[in-house]
Amino acid sequence: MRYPKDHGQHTRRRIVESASRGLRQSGADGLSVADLMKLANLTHGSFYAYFKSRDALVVESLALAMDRTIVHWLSLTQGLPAQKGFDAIVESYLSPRHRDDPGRGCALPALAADIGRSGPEARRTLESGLGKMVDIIARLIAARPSKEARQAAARAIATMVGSIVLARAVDDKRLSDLLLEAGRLGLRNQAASDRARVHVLES
Amino acid sequence: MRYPKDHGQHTRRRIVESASRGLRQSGADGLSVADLMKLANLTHGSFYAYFKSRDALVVESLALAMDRTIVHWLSLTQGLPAQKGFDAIVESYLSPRHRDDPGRGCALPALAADIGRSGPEARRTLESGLGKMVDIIARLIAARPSKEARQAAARAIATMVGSIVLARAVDDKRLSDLLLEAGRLGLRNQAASDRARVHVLES
DNA sequence: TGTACATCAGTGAACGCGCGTTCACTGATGTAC
DNA sequence: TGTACATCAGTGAACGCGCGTTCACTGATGTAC
Repeated sequence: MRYPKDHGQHTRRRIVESASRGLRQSGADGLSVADLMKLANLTHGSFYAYFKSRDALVVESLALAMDRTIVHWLSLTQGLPAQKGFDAIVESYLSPRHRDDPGRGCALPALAADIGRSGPEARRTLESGLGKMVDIIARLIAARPSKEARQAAARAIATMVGSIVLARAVDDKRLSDLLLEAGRLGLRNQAASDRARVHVLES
Repeated sequence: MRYPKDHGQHTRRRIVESASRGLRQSGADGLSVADLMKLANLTHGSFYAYFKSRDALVVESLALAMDRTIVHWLSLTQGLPAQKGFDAIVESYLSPRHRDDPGRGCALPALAADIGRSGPEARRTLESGLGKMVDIIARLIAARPSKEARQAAARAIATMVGSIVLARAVDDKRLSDLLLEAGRLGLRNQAASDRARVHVLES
């Protein structure tokens, strides 16, 4: 055999990895098939040996990015008490670093608006990832699952996503930083009062 | 004169109006020049009699949409006490109606992610509109302008934008409705506590 | 050990198509006399 | 009142280009003997 038997899987993976970064940076329609293959140091010709269509790669890139964020969140909170875990996620999400590096960041601020206009596969992928993210945050807000905890979690995620989307769309550094700071501050206060409220509901 | 002297201005306006709706529905790159002119019952040929480039129309469409939202917010809050005015904006923004009709809705959930990757004109337009929106909400949170009030306002807008973006990207009606509900609930609580905090700071 | 052949990941030319943009033209309507 | 002409908003063919996708081919590497 000229190539190790998993060579194809490795190459495929490399393409998805680089495409996932590229698409988060440039948007779901922002790079051509040739651009995407060039990111993996390949030419466009062999693309269809790996993927059914450009759309299929977009969906896989989205799935990979969402998984990465979930893994990141789990590792950030590992071993921390719930409140500190929540704060760690918020601090990391609403950092200038995350705002300024969409390619390595969460797929939601980068791609959710595009996905809102695209096919059912991409929507299902986003939905399933978002569901897991809500679960992770909900567990940091309340010991037992409840609609209230899920709501508080959904709101926290919406605030983080909206803050990053807007902070990236604005040139004025003051306004951009204000958006990040506002989210961080608000979520700390919110989490405290949510935890209190949910605790009352649980007892 | 074969045409009233303001005929050109009217036609131009009609194009911007329909383009603004179309682009909010389909994204900043989602419609061709031919598509955009067809929305105004014209053919693509005369496009460049009205606009310097496709980009220029995108910027004007964005500006129109942001102005409309600002006017809408002002009319919603007119004559109401601050708290009720704030609630009125939140209820209208986080309604299923707004989620399900992007073309008539706020430009931020529809276009902010695209604008984050586009030219300085579009970014400046969004920035200026967003600044006004922050001012309007800040004034409903605190009688006197302050950084705290602006932060609370920025956070409320980020939460609303993020909730709509995510609610539109998801097929599961339960999760989508949860996102809207979560935002509404959270913003009511947040506004109350922000008002209290700011009030203390002011006195 | 050396040579002919098989494999197959990756290449790059080519396809039909829709894009943004340009431009010579049309045809409905008003003006000149 | 009637006819020739001027105006100009809007038309549609055409441009060069980049897109997603297809496919015949290449060439490095392993196998057969």
